[in-house]
Amino acid sequence: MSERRYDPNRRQRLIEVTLDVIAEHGVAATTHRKVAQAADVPLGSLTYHFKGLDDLLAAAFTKLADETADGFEATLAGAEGPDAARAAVAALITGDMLGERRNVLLTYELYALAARRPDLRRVTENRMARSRAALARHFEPATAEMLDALIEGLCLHRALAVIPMSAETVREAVNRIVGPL
Amino acid sequence: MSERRYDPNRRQRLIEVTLDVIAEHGVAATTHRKVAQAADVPLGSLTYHFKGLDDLLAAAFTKLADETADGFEATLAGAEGPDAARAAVAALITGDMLGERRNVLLTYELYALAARRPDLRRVTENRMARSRAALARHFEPATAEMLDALIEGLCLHRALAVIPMSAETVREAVNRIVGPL
DNA sequence: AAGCGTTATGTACAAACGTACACTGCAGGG
DNA sequence: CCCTGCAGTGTACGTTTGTACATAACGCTT
Repeated sequence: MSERRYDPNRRQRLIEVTLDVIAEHGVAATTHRKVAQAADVPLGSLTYHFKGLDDLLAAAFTKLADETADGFEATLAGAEGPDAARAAVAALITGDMLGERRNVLLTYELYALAARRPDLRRVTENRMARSRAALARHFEPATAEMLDALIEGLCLHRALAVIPMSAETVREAVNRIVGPL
Repeated sequence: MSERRYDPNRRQRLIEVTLDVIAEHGVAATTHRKVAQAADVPLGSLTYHFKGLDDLLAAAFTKLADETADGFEATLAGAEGPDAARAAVAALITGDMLGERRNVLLTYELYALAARRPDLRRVTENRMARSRAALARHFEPATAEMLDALIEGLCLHRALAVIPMSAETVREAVNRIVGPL
């Protein structure tokens, strides 16, 4: 046998690499072999660490959802007062967690897959509940609901548009939803 | 040979069936054979009418984008005056063209695919340009931009949320973006 | 009716896939 | 030092995939 790697928490690394592969090729073209090659591990390593391809995808998307929800909560938790809360929401959209093109694309892949898989459906529902709750600490329930949707729409448009919406317009949109100070 | 069908514009019907298959199984699991079975045509019929699977998907998503853009324009074109324009925007979101769960899911599949395919990228860009232009006939440019993103976000949330946002809240969100009458 | 180009079909094939499984190297206790 | 159990690997197999292609039926002109 060729060489044997000492590679603790390889499982965790495989999950991260899987997200990279999905971001580059899409769920449709994500295979055991592509992930194995990208992570530089033998093919058998994947079936050893994960029950199957579905299991691998579920682990990857769960990590994505958890991390983006963490970033969402952290940004909003750091804001004190209504003024800072508005700035935090705008920062979420233009920032490099939710707003990052890679993460936006991955999120669509997740939504598309979650539509047909109950386990992933729960992942998206949990993520939505967390973002909603984080917003509700600063805004009224109805406003939080609208903001949640606005954030999603703005992230999508900034990731897809040829000329992304300016940060200034993003701030203005948030202000209009939240209302006058 | 068994039986031969008289089936004019089969090509068109195949495109429609393809959208159904994508909606049910996702792009990742859409194959020549599934579409052929769903449309009740022989396998060879697909390679006859379309250059390949990519071509078929492109045709299907182009049809989706065109139809939703048509609906978008038609609804907004029928509105006269700012008041009607607001109602039209709300109707788009809660209506059965953009707002329909099936179409929302298909649109995510499209976005996910378009991220990696220039031809489909142009399809989404064209659709966005049309919706933006339709909004710009009733609202200021910056407001149209915000509304466009809001519509997208609200459609997504209504399709994915366990308890979809009420039509009342949708109207309120639109009003806040557009501003006081 | 006979020929002919277009439309349409069934089949065959190579490539790529997920996954099972026999196997190998390593660590730790006896 | 040997043995045993587990972590990790390579390969092989059956299935499904996209697509090419030889063939067949049809419509139309002659």
